[in-house]
Amino acid sequence: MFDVKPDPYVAMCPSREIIAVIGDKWSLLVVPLLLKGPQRNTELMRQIEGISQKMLTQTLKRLERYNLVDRHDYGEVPPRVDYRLSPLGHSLATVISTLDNWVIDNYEKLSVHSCA
Amino acid sequence: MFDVKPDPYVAMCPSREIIAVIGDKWSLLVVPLLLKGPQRNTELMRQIEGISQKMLTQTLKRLERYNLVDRHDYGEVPPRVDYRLSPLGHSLATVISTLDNWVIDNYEKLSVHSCA
DNA sequence: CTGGATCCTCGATGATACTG
DNA sequence: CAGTATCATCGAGGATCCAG
Repeated sequence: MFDVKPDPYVAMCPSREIIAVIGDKWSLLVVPLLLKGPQRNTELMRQIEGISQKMLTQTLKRLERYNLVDRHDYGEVPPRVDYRLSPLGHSLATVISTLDNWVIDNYEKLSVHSCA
Repeated sequence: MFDVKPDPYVAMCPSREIIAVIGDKWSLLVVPLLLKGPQRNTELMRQIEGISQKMLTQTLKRLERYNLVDRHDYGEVPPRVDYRLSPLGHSLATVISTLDNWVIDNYEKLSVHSCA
């Protein structure tokens, strides 16, 4: 009824943790990828150069825990699982994409080094 | 002339580091605060509950290195220094605020715990 | 293929003390 | 007040091996 807005500037407020989860290095890369549609473990690994299996799994689990990603298990053998954005996650993905694109678009002004 | 877009999905691309810097837990809190105008060290410390002097300085320095924040030293004694967003930083701050606000607005859907 | 369980290390972060 | 330097720790994250 009377919503009290969370305040990440307060140390113990859980919203701070959520911001950390979303701002996470890997989350920032995984989430936008899922905008392309459901992706499998291997597909994600291949696209995100340098991520370890462990971190990918951990990131996906965390996102799932916050209702941002849905894990879909086909129950087949060999195992077939894919991950897709929840409606909430989709909403977030657009915001994150904006952030990622901001970096890409302003890259020149941010750094002098060029990128191959 | 012929800009080559950086790609954070490539491990060694510097844009990935930049995304990490921006997505950093503390950066995500510091940057939006500066939208209110120039802020001094102590003011920031007071507003961001739980941040240490060390991390605040480190965060500000990093942001400065990427041309997102300008450090203004009045050269007085006792020391008087404030930090303000560069034009580039201001542009980024709006994006980050969108992200922060997204979390605040969707908090209920993200977690069941309430925040005081 | 998915991803759980371990081991291990290295760096990030906090606390503290000190300086101009 | 602003900020550096030092020290100690603790956990994030990578590598590896194993299992369904």
